Amino acid sequence: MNLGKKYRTTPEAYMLLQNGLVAFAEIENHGVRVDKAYLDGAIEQVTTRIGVLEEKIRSDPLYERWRRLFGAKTNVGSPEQLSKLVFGELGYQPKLVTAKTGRAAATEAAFEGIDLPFVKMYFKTQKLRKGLGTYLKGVRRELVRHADGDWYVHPSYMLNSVTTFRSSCSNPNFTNVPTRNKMLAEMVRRCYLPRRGRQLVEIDYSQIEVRISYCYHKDPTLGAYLRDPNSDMHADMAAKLFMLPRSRVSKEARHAAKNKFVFPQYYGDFYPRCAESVWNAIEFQGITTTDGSSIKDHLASKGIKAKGKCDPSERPLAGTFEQHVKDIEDWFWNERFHVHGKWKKDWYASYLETGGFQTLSGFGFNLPLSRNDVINYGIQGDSFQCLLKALTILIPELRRRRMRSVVVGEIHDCVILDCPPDETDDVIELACRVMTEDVPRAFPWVVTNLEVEPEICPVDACWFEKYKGRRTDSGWGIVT
DNA sequence: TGAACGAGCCC
DNA sequence: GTACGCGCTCGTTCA
Repeated sequence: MNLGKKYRTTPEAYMLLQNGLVAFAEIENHGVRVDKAYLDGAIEQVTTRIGVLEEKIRSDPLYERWRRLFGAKTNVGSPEQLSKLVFGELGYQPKLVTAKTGRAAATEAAFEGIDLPFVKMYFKTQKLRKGLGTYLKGVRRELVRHADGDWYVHPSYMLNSVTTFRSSCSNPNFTNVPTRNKMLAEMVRRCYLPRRGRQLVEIDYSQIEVRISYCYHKDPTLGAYLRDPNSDMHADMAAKLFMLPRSRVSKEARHAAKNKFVFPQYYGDFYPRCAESVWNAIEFQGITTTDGSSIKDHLASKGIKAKGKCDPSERPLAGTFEQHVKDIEDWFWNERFHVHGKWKKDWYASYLETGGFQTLSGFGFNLPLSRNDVINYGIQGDSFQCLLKALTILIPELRRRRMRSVVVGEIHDCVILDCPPDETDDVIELACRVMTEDVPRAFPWVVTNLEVEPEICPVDACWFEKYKGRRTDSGWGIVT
């Protein structure tokens, strides 16, 4: 043990925070334009829809049992009451428990496979409540009117509240605007507009955390995936996980392998939980191969018929899916990506020895952390430092060129700009150059290629109408 | 009235 | 042996 060692933060790392704050001040000052007429209408409309759904819930036969349980305190928006009704009163088996109190959880995942119209209506309503409360009303509360007569919000960006030295954002939080659920995404993103006659442009780093993890461990197999645009790590993993030839891996199967095995494994999860969640996906979402046959049936034909107990405190039973996922996990870390696997062990061992570490971008950590934190902090923080560095180059450069385009937001690995159409091509070229060339030049520790994906909204269109950008002979166009 | 908790949205 | 990383905001519950 050598716990006397202190890992320092370099002057360069510190200066980037300071310059980053100056960039943030400018982003905050610009603000994002909001469609106030739409917002007011949406609040009214969604409020009505929630009322209608609540009325439907009250007319369901099961509502009477709910009311008998809670009497005057009955609240059709209470997760705890729903949980007590379904798992207590109706006797369904709870699948998940809450962290602190150990009660039956009331998350949507906890009700997966429970086929009651009542429950479906509840979660539909909750989704609308989320959109109304956190997002629509959250935006309206922050509205201010500019001299141009239009309405704006000015999200606050901070660099002092995240342990990994990522940024955070509040009032309103611009970094968690719905995107995955189409209904919510449209409801909320329609609020956000470019300035009149302009268009919103969003430029993302692709796979930045995977690329930055490579800068730490330099695993040659991962390096090959990153350099080869035709390779597809997640589809390859799906093939392995579902014992399929690569040609029979469907989009859904790839998605399940990526989000329920590869990413969780990257962040430090292990096989019992991965097996459970992958199995739930193939069972309840009915995931199929490219020819439409059930993956569950396919696994059965290969001799894997049962999920297994997936209890972390017990050894998996031979022949179960859990044992299969354990085998895949061993292969993943000890063969396929063995250099990355060894790095994780060595990096954590060094932390145990010295009590800290310094990230590639130069931040010193000297504090008690869990194994997963030790492995993840540097990768998460350094990925964001790439974006922050890009902002500190891009924003002064836009001003130096006397351009009217402005940066109006940032979301960990992407930048959002508000551009007059006659500047859009130049801004995209500039931002791409800064992000993929200037940043690696400024950060010698970035030892793999960085890539970006521009997305473009039509002129005067809201943030929901965002399309992949494509470089053509006449400049950047929209792929619809 | 405020804190704790659970839930749900993002990367 | 491992036990999913980092945030913000909201509504409910309860002291």
